[in-house]
Amino acid sequence: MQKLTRTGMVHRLPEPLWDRLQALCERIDTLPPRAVMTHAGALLDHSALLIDGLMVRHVTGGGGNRQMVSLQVPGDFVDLHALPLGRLDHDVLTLDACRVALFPHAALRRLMAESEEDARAMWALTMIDASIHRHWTFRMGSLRAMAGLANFLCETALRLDLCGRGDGERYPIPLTQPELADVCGMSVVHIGRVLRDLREAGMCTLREGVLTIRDRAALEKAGNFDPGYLYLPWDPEAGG
Amino acid sequence: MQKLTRTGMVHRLPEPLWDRLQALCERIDTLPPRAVMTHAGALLDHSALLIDGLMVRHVTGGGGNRQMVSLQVPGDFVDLHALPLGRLDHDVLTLDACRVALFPHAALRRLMAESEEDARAMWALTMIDASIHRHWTFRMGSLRAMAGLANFLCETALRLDLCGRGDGERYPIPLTQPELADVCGMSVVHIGRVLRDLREAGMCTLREGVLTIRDRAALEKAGNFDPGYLYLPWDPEAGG
DNA sequence: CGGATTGTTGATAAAGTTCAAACACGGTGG
DNA sequence: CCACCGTGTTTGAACTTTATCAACAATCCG
Repeated sequence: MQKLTRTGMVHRLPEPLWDRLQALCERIDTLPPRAVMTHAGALLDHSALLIDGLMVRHVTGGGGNRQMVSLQVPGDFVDLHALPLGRLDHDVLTLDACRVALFPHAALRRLMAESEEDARAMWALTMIDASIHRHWTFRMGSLRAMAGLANFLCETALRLDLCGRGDGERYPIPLTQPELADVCGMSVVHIGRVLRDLREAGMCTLREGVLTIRDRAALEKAGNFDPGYLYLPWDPEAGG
Repeated sequence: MQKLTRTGMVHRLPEPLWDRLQALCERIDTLPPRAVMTHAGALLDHSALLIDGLMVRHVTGGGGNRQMVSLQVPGDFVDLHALPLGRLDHDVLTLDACRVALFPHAALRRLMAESEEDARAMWALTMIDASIHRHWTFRMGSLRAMAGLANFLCETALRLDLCGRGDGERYPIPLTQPELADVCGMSVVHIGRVLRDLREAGMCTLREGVLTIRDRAALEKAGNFDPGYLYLPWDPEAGG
């Protein structure tokens, strides 16, 4: 089994755990863009660590409307919650081409049984995910269109920084405007207008799947961005 | 130590685990209404199981605006995520008078070390919490004022049913309109209007902390309510 | 080429916010 | 006892934000 890179969220796992975890990787899958990895309700016996590419999770309402509930960057376990839950309440799909490392639940359970500390470290990953969920609720409920979109872009840029996918200015975020509308709970047309406002205010541009941040301080201010909820364990400046 | 009742969410824990858990309860605290149990950022070495009363969790934005991210009913572990995380990203406070059972993290860690299955069952509780977070994101982003409020009321009524706090028609939900506004991400004025609309449509009334459901089917339809995300393990009709 | 998806703009409608005022209620201090 | 204050509820009116409808250009893909 080839060596995986310990970047992004999994960088928070203790190194010994990471070494043990790597040995449990059953295989690495490659998925095309806009592919469904998991359907809501499916029973899972593996969990996936995202290695390359971006993924999203979304729930579908009765009226067929789609709401993104999460965006995943490399280093995220995208469906680790299926280990305690068994099945998922949402879909998981790729945005661009992705590579995922698959871990059998049986092996992960054995790992948890061996070390309570490791079990807790895995648990913690899913709890940071939950903290991000809470923040999304905050963003939807308390921020207006421009602030909400700015906030989402700040979060995503920071998370891309943490997994080495950004250079401080340009970030690959392959979301179309319709998809961005599903992230922010806004209409497509309004997403377009707010993006124009952000562009004309000199804060950032989002074109062809690339976010270019022109004035990060202004963007973070417009988005009321405070990354406390990410439970950052290391200084972002120091790299990860 | 007095015996605790296994109701609501903790009813999902296997009985042997529940017995072991009870023995770990260090003490039971009583909290007055509108009391802060935990401040965001505080380091915790205990987690609390809500026995009686209702609690909410909320985050506070830079502008001082408050967003509720969760409502807790009896049987919920309100801050179990502090066990893997150590500190919380939000406040926890009571709505009415509450009783909480406190469990030292050290004891819970020992319990997890003894049984991987039990560890996973505790983890699962926090993952259902996360699923509810996702649903709140959906509610905020994809439902309009009336649908969103109806949806929240359906969820809360169902969860109160599951912990034996509702009779199918009347439910204690001691939220004021300003608080409900923080739950739904709406202005107080608009909450008042939507409540009037729900009342005049004959669906439900909310007065003096009591929700009275007059037409459940209509309310669930108006709120697009589908409880799949609650991962209900037992038939609600069969009690719990 | 033709069709589908995406991005953009304008006009109009709807939803929700803000401001303001009135009323009820419980507590508090004179 | 009453006056007063803060909080919660309700309503009206003006205003802002966002959605919806419609049209069109650009791009990608078969």
